[in-house]
Amino acid sequence: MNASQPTGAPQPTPVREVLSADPRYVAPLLLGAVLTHKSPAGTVSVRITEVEAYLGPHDSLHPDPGSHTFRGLTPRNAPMFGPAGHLYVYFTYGMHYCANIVCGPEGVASALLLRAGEVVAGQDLALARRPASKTAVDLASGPARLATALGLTTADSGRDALKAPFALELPATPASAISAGPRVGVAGAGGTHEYPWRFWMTGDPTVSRYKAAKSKAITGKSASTQ
DNA sequence: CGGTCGATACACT
DNA sequence: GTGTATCGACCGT
Repeated sequence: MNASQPTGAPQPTPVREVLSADPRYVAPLLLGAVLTHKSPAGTVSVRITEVEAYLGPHDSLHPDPGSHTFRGLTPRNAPMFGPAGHLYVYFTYGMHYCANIVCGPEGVASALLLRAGEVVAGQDLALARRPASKTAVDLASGPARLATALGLTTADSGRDALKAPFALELPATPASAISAGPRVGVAGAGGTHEYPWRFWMTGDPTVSRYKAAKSKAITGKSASTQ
């Protein structure tokens, strides 16, 4: 506990403490945060504009079959059971990496998938990592794009995003306009549950285009396509 | 701008 | 063996 506080002014809540809550609560606080990764190749920073919540098997009220932790602990998903603020990076579709920030107290296994962001530092290096990018906007506008732009792979899974070579800075003031909606790319109940999973900064150009999960698409139009 | 489809390797059953 | 928390190329409008 402490003693070294000068009294008076309220202290900001430490980042890890903020992240140690339910990801659906953390999500709006993480939008606008800047995640930095320093590597031998250089430094890239991304301002997060879109995230998606995944719960652990602890939440019997809100079972989450779309979560990698739905069936319990495995070697791959182990970081999600660890402390908040660590990275959970997985490999998918035979060629892509996606990165999450672990949320909740240790043992709870929830996380926020980093779905999109704006590269605010190291654009040259991000472009070198993502030569397919046509504009600055699509450097990190998608979960695999964001992970690639930051140079993240499964080698980084389990590492602490709050310590070097990483850094995570929360916005001083919460984002002014936030939208919420259904998940992207997750089939089954996990994609169609009645409460919001995906959060994004309203109108931000880097937010990934909405694409419904494969298989039984509901015909007709769903909510806001952004 | 929007829909379709192939790529590709790994975790888990 | 099966399915994947995706991307980008290609093609039609």
